[in-house]
Amino acid sequence: MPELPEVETIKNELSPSVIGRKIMKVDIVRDDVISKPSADEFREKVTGKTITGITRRGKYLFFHLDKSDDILTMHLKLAGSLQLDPETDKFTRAVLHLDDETDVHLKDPRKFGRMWLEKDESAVADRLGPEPFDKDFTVKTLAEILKKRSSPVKVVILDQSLIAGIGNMYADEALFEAKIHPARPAKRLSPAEVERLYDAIKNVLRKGIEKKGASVRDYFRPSGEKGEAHTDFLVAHGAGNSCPGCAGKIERIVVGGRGTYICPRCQPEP
DNA sequence: CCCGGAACCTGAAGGC
DNA sequence: TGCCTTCAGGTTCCGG
Repeated sequence: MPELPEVETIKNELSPSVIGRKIMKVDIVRDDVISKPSADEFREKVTGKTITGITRRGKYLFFHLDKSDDILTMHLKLAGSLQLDPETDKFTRAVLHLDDETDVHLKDPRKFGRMWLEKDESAVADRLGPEPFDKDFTVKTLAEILKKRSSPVKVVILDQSLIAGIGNMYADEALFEAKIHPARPAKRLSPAEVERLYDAIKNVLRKGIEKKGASVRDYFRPSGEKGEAHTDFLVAHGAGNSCPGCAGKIERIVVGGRGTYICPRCQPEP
């Protein structure tokens, strides 16, 4: 499931193979993988363009094109991956054929992933909260975000318009590390808890990037390999496991409609 | 404004 | 063996 560490890994590992390469041909297996403009217009505007760089904001990827007004933008949603020269299979939704014979496949078992054209990165980025690793994301920033909200703290940190990049797995890991129950109203966290959460968010995301992302299910790196970050997960998807911090058992609950993993002893209810 | 829930999809895994 | 249910999960939209 691509969250910030997975999308960052894809950007880092795809860049050396695609930067400076020209897109010779675009195969679109299903038209609805292109959100805008039409599949035909997309093909026309992208074909023949050279990729000058890839950037990431939150969980979005931007492929910058030479001599173009358009930025090829992607969101992999729940299960999408970008793979270099894989076998074509029933999950291949689109292929970018590059001028050195490299093929970049968008694979996506669940068909949620999309690519489209934007004139400007800010059309997407302006709707997102700060990047967790930007200088302007401080403990104070997080405290300001949390203190206005009575929603469960987990719902708040998953809100991309407030903080960009955190998804379900890393939210659970961060809240466990900070020893905060995910259903706690955000505004009721103490200053010490806010600080623990701040450190935990950066820590779990940093470790996720170091381990090249978490392959709990559908995530693959551009090489087709899995990431290793999930092997360090302490609670996410670990119902029934023993808590690493106490004798308790990890439980699955639902918070904000999302499957949520906690240690009920280390993360006591409000 | 806030919140909950549905919709979008389908494969894997577990229960019976 | 096979059918049925549950779970996974990011974003957007709709209704209360």
